[in-house]
Amino acid sequence: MSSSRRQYPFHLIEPKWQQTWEQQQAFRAFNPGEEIPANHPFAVRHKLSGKVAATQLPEKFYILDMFPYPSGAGLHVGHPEGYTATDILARYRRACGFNVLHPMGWDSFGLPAEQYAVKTGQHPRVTTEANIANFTRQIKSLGFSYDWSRELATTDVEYFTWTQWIFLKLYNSWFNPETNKAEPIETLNFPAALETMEEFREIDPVKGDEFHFIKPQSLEEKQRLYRNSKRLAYVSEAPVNWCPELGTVLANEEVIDGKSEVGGFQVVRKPMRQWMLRITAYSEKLLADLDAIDWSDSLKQMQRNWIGRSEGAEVKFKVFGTGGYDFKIFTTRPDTLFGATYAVLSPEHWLVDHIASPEQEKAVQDYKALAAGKSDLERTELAKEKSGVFTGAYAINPVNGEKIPIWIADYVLASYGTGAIMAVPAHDERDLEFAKKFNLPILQVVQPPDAKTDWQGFTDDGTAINSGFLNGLPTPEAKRKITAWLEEKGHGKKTINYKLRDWLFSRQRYWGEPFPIIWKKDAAGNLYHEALPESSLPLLPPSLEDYKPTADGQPPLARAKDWLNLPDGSVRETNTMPQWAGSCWYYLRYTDAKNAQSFVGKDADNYWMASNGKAAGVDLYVGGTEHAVLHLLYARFWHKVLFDLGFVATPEPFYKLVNQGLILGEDGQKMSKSRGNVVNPDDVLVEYGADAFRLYEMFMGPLQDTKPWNTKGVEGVYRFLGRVWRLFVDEKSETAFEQAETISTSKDELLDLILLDGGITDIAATPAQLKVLHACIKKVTEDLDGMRFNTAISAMMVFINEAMTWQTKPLSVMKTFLQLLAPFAPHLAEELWARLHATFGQTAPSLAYAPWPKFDAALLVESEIEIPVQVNGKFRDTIKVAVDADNAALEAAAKASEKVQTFIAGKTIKKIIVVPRRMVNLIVG
RNA sequence: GCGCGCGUGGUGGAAUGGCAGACACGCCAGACUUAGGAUCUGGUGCCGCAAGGCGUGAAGGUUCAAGUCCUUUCGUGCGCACCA
Repeated sequence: MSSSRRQYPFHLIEPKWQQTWEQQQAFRAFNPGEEIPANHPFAVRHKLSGKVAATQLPEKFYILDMFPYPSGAGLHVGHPEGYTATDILARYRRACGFNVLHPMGWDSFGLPAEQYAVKTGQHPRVTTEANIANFTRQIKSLGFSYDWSRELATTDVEYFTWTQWIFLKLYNSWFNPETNKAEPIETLNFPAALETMEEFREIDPVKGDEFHFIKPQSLEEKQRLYRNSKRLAYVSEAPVNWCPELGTVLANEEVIDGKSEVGGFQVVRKPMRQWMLRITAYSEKLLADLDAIDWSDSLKQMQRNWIGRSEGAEVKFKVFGTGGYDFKIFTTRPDTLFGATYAVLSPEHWLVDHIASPEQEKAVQDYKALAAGKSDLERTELAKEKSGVFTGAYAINPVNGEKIPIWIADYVLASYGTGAIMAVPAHDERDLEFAKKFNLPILQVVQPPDAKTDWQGFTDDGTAINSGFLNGLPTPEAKRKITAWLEEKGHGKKTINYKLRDWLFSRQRYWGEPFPIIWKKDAAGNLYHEALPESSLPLLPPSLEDYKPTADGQPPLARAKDWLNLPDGSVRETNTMPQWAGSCWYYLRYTDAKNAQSFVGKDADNYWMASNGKAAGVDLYVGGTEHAVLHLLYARFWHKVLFDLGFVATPEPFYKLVNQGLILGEDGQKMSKSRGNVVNPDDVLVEYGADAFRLYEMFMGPLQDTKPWNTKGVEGVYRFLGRVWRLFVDEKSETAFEQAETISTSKDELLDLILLDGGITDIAATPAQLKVLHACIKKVTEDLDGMRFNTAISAMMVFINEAMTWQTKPLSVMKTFLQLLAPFAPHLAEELWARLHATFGQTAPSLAYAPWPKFDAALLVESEIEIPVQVNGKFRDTIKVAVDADNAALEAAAKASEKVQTFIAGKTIKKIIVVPRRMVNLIVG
């Protein structure tokens, strides 16, 4: 390293304190009932020791980072941004007297380690452990106050045992619409009709259509099928997003513009047997409970959009002619039913094959084939032009008995609503475009409020016309009336639809949690699934030589024949769970990380998640926006199931959530290897130290904003820390220290050469000094509460700039300042704190647990203040007045100002606005 | 297209409706120095010698007073995107 002279010996200070904290287990959080050593700083601060009940513990504060995937590339500067923010707040809350839970762990299942295994044959666990070791080293070098005793990795057997256990809970539960919550599957009553039912119709959870017609042989089989159709974890054979390149299926959320989110590979639709989780049962709760939590509006909006609730009606249309078929459509505009001039089924709709007329049969089949061959991308992005074909069949509009043609078109999605629509071209843009292209009739049924507005393509609310008994009604009323009419006549009903679809939960991978599921054959030879008992957990993955999928496309687990085939002839499930599984509940495990009896103990959950009266557990959760709809929705879903089943105490997992912004490269571009603008924290640490790094990450700008990295900026805060150092230490001793450093190697003794600045004395502070200090306490405290780290740091800079001019530095003031600095630059603060106490023969209490200073408002009161004077609203001068000057005095002082005089001379004062303590404005004319 | 956010010096960014630009970077000048990529001091929105004028993407509006509130508009970022 050929760098400039160090501002201060952070290279000695930082390892020293990191070691001290580790030895003391300084940041270990204690659970209710846990033995607290009497000499632990937490015990000392709160005068506790031994086993302490929840009620005797201080109020909890649970502050959580989104745990990282330990990639081979190591930490980049984006990771520590959120971690620094949470660490500052954790330290602040600890000082404020809270019992702070601040854990860290690893989201360690995942594709890269597996891909590496496919290439090299090295077990993913080996790669994963090496990466975790590197991440741990990097994170620890930043001096974060994590409770490492609670560290976990989703790949730990002790952890994924319970991930599998939760899966069993999902599998063995159903959502009871009566009680509006998840319940054990045993509470599901079999309908009486089941016994006599000859044909079992399985409901496609995605399309809402019946797609499986099974003729069960026995009542037992009927009951099994019935239960399986209700479980929260179930098997579906719906089309899935298959990514050949990755050799696995992906959830809808993991597919972006027809490409995989990871790697950007082509994704195709393919029907496969898959495990699904019934997240749609929770659509309403997931939506409604957003109101109870403190997340940013934009994030809530993203989740709302994703859930996509829309109110409308389902209307049953009979197919004209033979067969007695009917189909349901969903519409949000039932009031326009009179304007429906045709109907459209999605090409995949089950009815299509049954109703196509002989003349149209070929065209229909060709179109279906065409649509099936298109990727999602082609169906949407390239759909500038609508396409479709007439089926040759007609439907009867229930409202007026009109015969309308039934078309199929891929602008109608199979996966939304009922996969079928009524087309009202007059008042729907898509229908209009389609109708124009295929010359279908367009009938106005809504009159726009403004007569000048063209009714064609008018989609807003208006007044119903050409609509029989609805005529003259405003849209909302027309909706109500037609819905009531439909219900009365049995033609339809009010319906709420959600865009949210069930969660595709299986992956064809090796490096994930195996499903605790086996497949059996019944007497008739039908394959059925069965859960393993809880007592058999954990189910470990087999060891493999080769991690590729099998030649016939089976997941890698199918290679392990010994593992796969059980003595009784049953076969194990070969899919594994997606990476999201582990991250769905890790925040719960942190509260009771070592519990071998349960995924989390009741006492621990009650204390850490529910004891401060808030509706939801984690007090602050910080992470990137990339998880806005994936992890955060899935975790909320699991949490709600666990809540319904009585395993956790709160309905929501994360009370307050903040997204940190992206850190861009110095060139203002997103950091990436290919651009060569990646900043490695290790390099920054060598040059400037952890404290400067932490400080800079926070000083760059508001946490939530996207902002570019700037090495010069690091130097700025580094210089600030240097000034703090020089404010405290004696310059001569530092010179001696530097000379000694060139010849000596013993680090601790070296630091002892540093002496305090002679100006620091144990004397009373002057009022001016107190004012500077307390202004700083106030600003830093308020900014920490508001998570405005950048302005808090600037307040400390102001303090230092001021204090640099002091001849004498009162000990008390200097100590208090160090307390303010401690959350931001803990190593430097601890070192100076210790030195300060030692020099004055005092024992230093742990800075991490020293009570946070309170500012005294009385000290900030000025006797005289400067206030601005305006003439005609323009600033002209400031006047110095007594703080309690009344309006008359302010007015007089304002008029007396020389500068003001020049602007009012020869003019009449028409009006004077005086805001006491704020300003004076003279209106002249 | 729809929804949300953001537009302030050369740069990152500050500003309960009340002195725009805190703090920092950069730059300029000076001091101390053999030296400075250390440190310290001063300066630094723009125009102007100055007095003063002009300034928060643009245009209107509300107000004694607007970066801040309202309307329109442009730009930009993010999310969603044939969701009936």
